[in-house]
Amino acid sequence: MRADKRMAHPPQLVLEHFLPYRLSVLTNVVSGRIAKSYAERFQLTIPEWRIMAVLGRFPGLTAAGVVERTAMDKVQVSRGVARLLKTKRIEQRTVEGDRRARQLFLTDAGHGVYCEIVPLAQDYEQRVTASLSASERAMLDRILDKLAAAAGAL
Amino acid sequence: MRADKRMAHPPQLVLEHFLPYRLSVLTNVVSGRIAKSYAERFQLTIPEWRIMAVLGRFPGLTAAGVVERTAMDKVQVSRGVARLLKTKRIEQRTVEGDRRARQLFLTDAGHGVYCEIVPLAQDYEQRVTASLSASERAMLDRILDKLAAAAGAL
DNA sequence: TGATAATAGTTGCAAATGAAACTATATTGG
DNA sequence: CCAATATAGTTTCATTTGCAACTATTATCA
Repeated sequence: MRADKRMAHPPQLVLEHFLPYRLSVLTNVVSGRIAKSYAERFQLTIPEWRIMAVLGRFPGLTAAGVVERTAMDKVQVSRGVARLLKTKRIEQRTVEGDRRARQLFLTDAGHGVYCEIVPLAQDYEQRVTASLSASERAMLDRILDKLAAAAGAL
Repeated sequence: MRADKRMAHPPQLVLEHFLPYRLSVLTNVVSGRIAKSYAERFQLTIPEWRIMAVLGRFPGLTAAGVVERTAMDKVQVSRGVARLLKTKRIEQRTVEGDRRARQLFLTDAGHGVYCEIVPLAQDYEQRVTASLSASERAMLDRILDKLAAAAGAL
C-alpha cells in the first residue's frame, strides 16, 4: 500500500540545505540590500542597474549580449534599456551592417552614476565576504565557476 | 576636472568576479531550470512549491511560521496557501487557543506530489553539484551559511 | 477593566513580470 | 534570386508581485 511505502521511506527535502533554495534566498537578500543604496537615490531599478553594470564592463554590447551575460529575461532587458535611454543613462548606435541590432553604451551621465554606485556595491560585497577567510574566498570563487558551468551545461 | 579624474581611476566593476552578480546569474539559471521541471507538470508556482516543501518538513506550521522559515514575503505565503487550499494540496486547522492562526498540513494528495517532486529536485541538485569534490561541497555549505549570516546582519 | 498596541492573515491597487505574438531585418537553401 | 527560416528587439496581455491599508483576534498595562 502506498501509505506504508511512504512511511517506510518518506522522501524529505531539507529546505535549509537545498542549494537552489539557499542560492535564491541569499541572492535576494544581497541584491536587495545593494539596491537600497542606489534605488531611491538614482531612481534605478535592479534590472536597470544590472544593465548599466554590464555595460560599464563591456561597452558596446547589444541587448542580446546583455541577456547572454546576465541571464536576465529578454523582455526585462528590452524594457530596462528603454528606460535607461529615456533617462539618458545609456545611448545606442546601430550596428554596422545589421540594422536590427544596436550597440549600447553608457552616456557620460550614465558613467557618472556608474562611478558613484560601483564603490557602494564593492563596499557591500566586501562587508559580506569579510566573514570569509582568504582561502574560503578563493574556494568560493572556484566553486561558483564550477557551479555556473555545470548549471549551464544541463 | 571630472573627466580626468575618471580616466585616472575609472572605477570598474569586474562583473565576472563580483559576488552579487555571480550569485544572481547562477540563481537565475538554476531556479529557471527547476521551476520548469515542476511548474508545468504539477501546476505549481515556485512559492507554492516552497510552501509545500517546508510543510513536508515541518507539518503544522502556521503561515507566519512558513514566512519565518522561508524568508518569503507574507503576502506571497498568504496567496500561495490560498491556492494550495483550493487545489487540495494542503489543509488547515485552527490553532487551539488562537482563532487568528491556522496550522497547515499537506493533504494525502499534497504529500503525493511532494514525494514525486523531492527526488526530481534532489536529482537536479546532484547534477549541478556533481562537478564538486566532497570537500568542495562541504566548504560550499559552510560558506553559504556564513554569507547568509553576514548578509542578513548588515 | 478597558484603551492601546501587537499579531495573524487578507485584500486593493499600481507596478513589474513573462510568455507569446508581432515588426523589421538577415540569412539560407533550392 | 526568392521563399522559407532565423534573429534583434518590441509590444500586448494576462498573471504575479508587493506595499499599504484593512479585518479580526489577542496581548499589554495603566
